[in-house]
Amino acid sequence: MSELRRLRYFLAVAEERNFTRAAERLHIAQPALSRQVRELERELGVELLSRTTHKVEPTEAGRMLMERGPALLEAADSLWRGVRAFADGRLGSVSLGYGMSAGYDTAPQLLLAMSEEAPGIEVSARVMSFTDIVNGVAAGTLDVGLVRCAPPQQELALTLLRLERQGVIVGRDHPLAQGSATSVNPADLDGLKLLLHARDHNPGHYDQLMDICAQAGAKPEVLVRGLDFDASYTPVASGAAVTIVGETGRVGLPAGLVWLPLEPAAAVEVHLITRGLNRSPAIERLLKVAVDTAGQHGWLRPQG
Amino acid sequence: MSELRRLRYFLAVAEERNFTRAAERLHIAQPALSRQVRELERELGVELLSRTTHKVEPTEAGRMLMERGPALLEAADSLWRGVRAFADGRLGSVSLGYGMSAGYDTAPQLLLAMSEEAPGIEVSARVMSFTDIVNGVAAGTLDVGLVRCAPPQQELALTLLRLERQGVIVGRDHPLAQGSATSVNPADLDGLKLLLHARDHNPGHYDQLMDICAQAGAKPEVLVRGLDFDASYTPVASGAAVTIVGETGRVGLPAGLVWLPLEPAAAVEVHLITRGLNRSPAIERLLKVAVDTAGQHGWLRPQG
DNA sequence: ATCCGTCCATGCCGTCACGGCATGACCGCG
DNA sequence: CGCGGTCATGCCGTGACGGCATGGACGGAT
Repeated sequence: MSELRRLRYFLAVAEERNFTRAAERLHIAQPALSRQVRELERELGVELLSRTTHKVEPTEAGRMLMERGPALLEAADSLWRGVRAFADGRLGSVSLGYGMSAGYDTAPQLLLAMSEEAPGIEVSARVMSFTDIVNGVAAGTLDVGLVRCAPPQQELALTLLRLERQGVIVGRDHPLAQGSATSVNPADLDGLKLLLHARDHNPGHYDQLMDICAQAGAKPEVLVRGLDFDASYTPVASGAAVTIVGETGRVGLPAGLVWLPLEPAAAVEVHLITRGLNRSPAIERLLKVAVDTAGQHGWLRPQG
Repeated sequence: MSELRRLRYFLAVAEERNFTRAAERLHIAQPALSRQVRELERELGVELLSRTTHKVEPTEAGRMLMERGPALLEAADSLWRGVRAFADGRLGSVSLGYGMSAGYDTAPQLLLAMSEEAPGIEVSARVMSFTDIVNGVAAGTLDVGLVRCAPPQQELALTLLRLERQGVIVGRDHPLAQGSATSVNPADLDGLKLLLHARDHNPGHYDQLMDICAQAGAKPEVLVRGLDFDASYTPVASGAAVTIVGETGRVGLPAGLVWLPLEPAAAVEVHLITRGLNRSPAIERLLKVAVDTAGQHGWLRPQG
């Protein structure tokens, strides 16, 4: 039954052409080896080695085994190695969902880091809505989600990935951008038209932004913007409204718009969310790479 | 250590997606199967199956094993089958040596039968001198020899293959062929010039032919002929001598020569000689095919 | 909500394959 | 002819493996 071990034993003897030396190589006693080879011969019904007391020669069948045997052992080893590669997360696949607004910087950086640190892991990344991400991770159809203001759900495990400093996007001619203004006080948002995603989309995020204003005593007039980010710049560009985004939104801003950090600083937490149990090694590996990446980029320093 | 069995077990469970059914299929109890799969997982350090009480699903590593595992099992099986093919003599190689005079009929028939009955056995046949054949078989450098009048040597095993009726080749105008003669009495050879191979070449053969003459009271004058058969016909064709050959020598006789059987009949034994021990299955197989062939052709009937 | 059936895991035990040690048998060499 | 080297065999202890009985968890039906 334990055929591969016996095959290994036989190959050792056949190569050494000597039971005693082969036994030493295999770290077993010579009688044990002698019996195992005999047993293999009995099972196969063939004489594999023609032995005289002072010479051991493979028979024809033995020579065939010598030719094809090593390939079989190698195939077996390769299979075990492959499986083990899943175990330490060198191999695998992970599905990642992230919101559009996270796609500007965090998600690409994470994917880049993964391709460098864990090239064996296939990360299938898709832009999804916040609710689909949360539900997907909870249901197990999605491995990892990248979201702002993750909901405190029991079965979800959160990995803080980034503290994203928030700022205001205004037209270059907007009063808030007048002079040499390098920041915006949330109190100054009072009474302004503020573009935000619908609260249903991500209640935590909505509430946090409103809270920032409320803490400063500001009561902006909220306008709901669509999920498509860029298209919402129009009212901002015209000066009719302002919006609050993380600093990752400042890159690639259309001409005529400026991003001014809130002062005092306010940050939004970006998390990786996973299910708490049954995480595959590949998922664990992604989390590890993500934390490393966050450290390298200073994503966790509040001033970001 | 007994990895292949465990792989088989795992594959059964993974395919059935159910331990109980897989256990039945494998003819072992469910707890044993459960533990073996767990043990496999422990050895590999990976969870292969994600089990809930009512569902069994392969993990990513498990799926890899499901894809590549069967090929490994098949490779192993194929190897065992191949080796077993040597065991029953379906596969192998045999070296065969035969004398020139046996090449006219017996050896080709045997090779033909082998190619039909045991196509997996490669028979490398060579024309060799009698002594080389006998020495080669005894020394183990040759597997099988096909010879007339095999010497009774201890370590050689003889397989009677053919009783070859002997006859006389004479020129058409020779006195022995006068009238409507259809046979030759050995007594009539008295005083004639008789072409034979040198006694050293095959003493048994020489002695037997001389014995046939002596039994009949004839004392021919022996001329030594070379090993090359055809070239020796010249003195026969000229009527200066006669020679004794088996009936296989009658086919392809040059015009002007006739073969007349000895009467009373005399036969020479043609044997396959092999070493008595350490015969490979392929050799055994050849012996079996040879005996069958002899039976089919009636080679063992004295008048044959 | 509770009960029941299904299914996987665990505990316990008997058997046998495997390996070690001591020893025997055989052969070549000096 | 004895000696050393080599493979085979006898005997025994250990551990892997399989069976049986049982526990525990989940889903479905009533």
